[in-house]
Amino acid sequence: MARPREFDTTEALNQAMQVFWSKGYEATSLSDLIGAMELSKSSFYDTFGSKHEVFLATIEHYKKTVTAQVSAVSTLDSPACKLIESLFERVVSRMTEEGGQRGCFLNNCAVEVALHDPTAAKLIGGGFAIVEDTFMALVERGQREGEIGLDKDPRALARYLTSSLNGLMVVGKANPDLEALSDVARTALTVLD
Amino acid sequence: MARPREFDTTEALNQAMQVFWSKGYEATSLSDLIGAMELSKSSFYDTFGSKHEVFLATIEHYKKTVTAQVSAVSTLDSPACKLIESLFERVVSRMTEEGGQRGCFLNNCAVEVALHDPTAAKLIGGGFAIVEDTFMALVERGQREGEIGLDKDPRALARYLTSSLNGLMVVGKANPDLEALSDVARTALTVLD
DNA sequence: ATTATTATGGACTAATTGGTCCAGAATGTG
DNA sequence: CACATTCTGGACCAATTAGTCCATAATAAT
Repeated sequence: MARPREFDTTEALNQAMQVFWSKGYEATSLSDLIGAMELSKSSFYDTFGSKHEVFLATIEHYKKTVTAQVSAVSTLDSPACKLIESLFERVVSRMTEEGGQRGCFLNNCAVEVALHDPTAAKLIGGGFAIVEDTFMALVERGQREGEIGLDKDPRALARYLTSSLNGLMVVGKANPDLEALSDVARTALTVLD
Repeated sequence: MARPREFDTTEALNQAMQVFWSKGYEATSLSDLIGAMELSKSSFYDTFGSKHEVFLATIEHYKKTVTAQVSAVSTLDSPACKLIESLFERVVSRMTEEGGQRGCFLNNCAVEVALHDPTAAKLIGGGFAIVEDTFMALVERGQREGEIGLDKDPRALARYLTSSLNGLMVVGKANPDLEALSDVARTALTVLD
């Protein structure tokens, strides 16, 4: 079995994700995709089936890469509260730095396609769940560390933090203002006190 | 000057808004629009110029109608805190009721087009500002009524509440679960105490 | 009834859409 | 070299895209 220049499927998927992430699903054309993925139309269809299938695959890819990084934060050994803060800070600075306004891919997808694409909606929901679980783990650790009151419901807090992070990105898109976003993040985190 | 069956421009705009709201900008075709607006292609271009111009007009239309209703809440004479709560409750029930998942038009637009359409981005930002100002007025009233601590910064709180409302809608799209969204809303509002 | 105005249907573009197909080039294995 | 496998460029497709144009129909004021 001869295998000519086997291209890197993961890397191709990554490139596809970048395009979907920047332009959105509908606004991304096949030419955009094969251009970014650096493969021919034929190979594209042979390997990935269709635009929609690649799209779903990129959502999974995002979860395995970007979302996984968020998840990894919970294993660091700083105080849990600091870690939660750092996640918010990171989003604020991303949204306000030049070229950072594309926000979170899951967020974008949720808004653009979730309503009409149940399959994608499930994958996206799964992604949010990873973030939520990460926050929950951090909150529980914060409680063990004595920095978060035991009266608080970790699940509710985690849901809240996930939602807050997403809100931050939406308003940041229309108005990527450091002061405004910092206000939001700071206020959001007072819930932990 | 003879004026044959003058059609209702505002109503046409309203119909166009419904389509953009449900399908998003890119996924909406000209046929979709003229179908919903009940006018001919020729009249469409004569009256509105282009798809993009109608789009911008629908954003303004949304602000004048839907967002204006939010704004109007601040003039009701219930306690300010109750009014803020009711705004959150309304969003939660909208997102969880059948067919309510299309969320907020401004939110959708911010996520889909803000990055590549500066003109739209400005209009959207203006819409968020209306919501923010409404929240600020309510917070200040809440402070006068003694229900919100005077140590809190009304602008920051208003920014936060606006962002929270948007977060609620994003996560609601992927997972319109009443319990989860209630957790978020309830937790978000604890900031006011 | 004449006239000025406004709306309409439908023909028409030129470009692009996602997708199929295949002959041939490239590549590695024996 | 010969063979099997894999990839590719480009032709092709039908449908759709946003947008233009015009002759005609509808309307209302004079």
